[in-house]
Amino acid sequence: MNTNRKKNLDSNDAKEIAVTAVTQDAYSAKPAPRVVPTPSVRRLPLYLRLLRDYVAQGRETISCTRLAADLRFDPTQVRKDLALTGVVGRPKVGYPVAELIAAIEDFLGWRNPVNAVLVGVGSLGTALLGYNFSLHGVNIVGAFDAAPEKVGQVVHGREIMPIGYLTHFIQHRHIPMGILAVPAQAAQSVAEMMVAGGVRAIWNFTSAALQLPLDVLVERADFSASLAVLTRALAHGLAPTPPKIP
Amino acid sequence: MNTNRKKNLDSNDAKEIAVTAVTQDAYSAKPAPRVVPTPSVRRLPLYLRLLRDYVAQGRETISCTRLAADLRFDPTQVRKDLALTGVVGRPKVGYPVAELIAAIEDFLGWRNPVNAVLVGVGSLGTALLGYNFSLHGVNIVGAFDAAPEKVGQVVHGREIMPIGYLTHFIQHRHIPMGILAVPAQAAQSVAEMMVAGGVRAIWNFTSAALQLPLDVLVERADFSASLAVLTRALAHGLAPTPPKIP
DNA sequence: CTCCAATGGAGAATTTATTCTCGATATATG
DNA sequence: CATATATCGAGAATAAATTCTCCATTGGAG
Ligand SMILES: NC(=O)c1ccc[n+]([C@@H]2O[C@H](COP(=O)([O-])OP(=O)(O)OC[C@H]3O[C@@H](n4cnc5c(N)ncnc54)[C@H](O)[C@@H]3O)[C@@H](O)[C@H]2O)c1
Ligand SMILES: NC(=O)c1ccc[n+]([C@@H]2O[C@H](COP(=O)([O-])OP(=O)(O)OC[C@H]3O[C@@H](n4cnc5c(N)ncnc54)[C@H](O)[C@@H]3O)[C@@H](O)[C@H]2O)c1
Repeated sequence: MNTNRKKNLDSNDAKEIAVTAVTQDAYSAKPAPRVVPTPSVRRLPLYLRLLRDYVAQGRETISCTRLAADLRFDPTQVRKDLALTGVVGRPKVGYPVAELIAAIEDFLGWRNPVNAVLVGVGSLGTALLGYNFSLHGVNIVGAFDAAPEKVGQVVHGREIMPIGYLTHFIQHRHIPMGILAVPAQAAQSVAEMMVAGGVRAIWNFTSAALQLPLDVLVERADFSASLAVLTRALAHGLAPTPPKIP
Repeated sequence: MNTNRKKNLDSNDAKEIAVTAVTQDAYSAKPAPRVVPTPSVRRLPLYLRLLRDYVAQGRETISCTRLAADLRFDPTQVRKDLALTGVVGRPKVGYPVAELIAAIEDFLGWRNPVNAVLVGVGSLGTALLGYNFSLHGVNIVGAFDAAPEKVGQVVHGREIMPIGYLTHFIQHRHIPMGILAVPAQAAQSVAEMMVAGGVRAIWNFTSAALQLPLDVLVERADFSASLAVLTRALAHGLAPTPPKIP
């Protein structure tokens, strides 16, 4: 399909027009890039976090030099990442903080949180239910569990529903995201129920390797990956490398 | 300090000896590579998880083709990753499962769990305390909180200690790892206490960008990075790409 | 025993991500 | 007003990670 990747030298004239028609408002003077590096996407929330601090401190502009120093990143990398959002900075001044925040939130889709269901209200599920992800683009609108004694309980303001309702609930309310916090053995079958209901994306906190249709996006929120990095370094006495996102 | 990163061409003769002296047993016929790709390290727990399933199913060998299919990875990538552990596979047969498990655990340092302290016994901290990470190379041996009403409580078998004891506890017991589960505003100061006590690595569940000495390894267990990937895809209707670890 | 198909290993090629270099620009300062 | 400097932006260069290609080895089928 999309094979315009070699170089960006395919500059036909119609491009500009088509693109400006798509891009929304102010901060975007140039075409949003078609394909964006995933590591950059993963870094954007970090910038957002800092930018909100800066606003709280009354700053109106911020240089990528400063952002980079705070995150121990390379300044060029920060500039490249921020460029994804379409915001342009001013030499000697930096980027407008408020505009950047809006642009990143837009880019990530965090202005309009998507609805999600959570399945498995155990230790972890309870913590997730208690956390407000609406600043991070997600609203948990339903919680499910298989244990009869949990069904009907109200946890952090949400009544736990029986797992049997899951598929219908997702289908009926057009929920695009499922959050998996069940034991690993149950993960595959619950994931299939989510997919049957029509979920487009799954946030998987279990260690199970899910076998799902390829058009369902699965993100592992896997603790073991980061533990692997830490324990290996500790066990082998390795010198820490400057923090990367990858 | 350690600046041997350019290439692995610093081949003095002592290398071979030193290396074979370090590598322990059977499965390692060749020198363990000096520098390993971080993405590979992050993937190893996934293999480990599957391998344990295979053992439970009574399998004695496993091909990387099968592993790759189960994880939707490229078979070559699996081979490269497993090669890091030093285990050699046999054509037409695959890798010996038990040996692989041992080798990966060794490689990650998961045979002898490191001790860790957890600070912040709130929703998330409680969940973490309740989880047994000893199969993942970590033992939580102490929990701390600043809230007077929490101190003294016993959560999942551990008595919560006052934050004032933190540094001394780490120092006295030579704890190498700290787990941060406090509110973001408190993260920097708690991290500094951990470092003062002598922690070598921090597992950071907060969204704070920590400013610490470069020889302290910090791994973010950041939920927002994976959410960014999910919400952006959902908001912009992007086709899911085959799952990567990066 | 011979051949075949599945497999792992090694290294090359490719793709992706990061970092470097340089020129342009806006602000502050004298 | 002229100059110095911090900064951004774009593209080139480098580094890292992934994927491809080919070959050797093994166990099983005929
Ligand atoms: N707790 C942690 O800190 C932690 C850390 C890392 C990973 N995890 C992973 O998160 C997942 C949940 O962990 P947890 O500690 O919350 O476990 P838990 O046992 O406390 O909770 C699991 C919940 O899922 C429910 N459940 C079980 N089978 C179900 C099914 N088929 N359908 C619906 N609900 C079902 C149970 O009733 C229970 O409420 C596990 O896969 C675990 O490996 C948890
Ligand atoms: N709960 C979740 O699901 C979730 C999700 C994503 C991120 N997080 C992050 O994890 C961290 C903890 O979240 P939480 O939901 O458990 O919060 P929480 O408020 O439930 O718990 C925080 C705990 O830290 C303690 N604390 C506060 N200041 C302290 C200090 N200076 N020293 C020691 N202890 C202190 C509090 O007493 C409390 O027990 C936060 O940074 C949060 O952003 C949590």
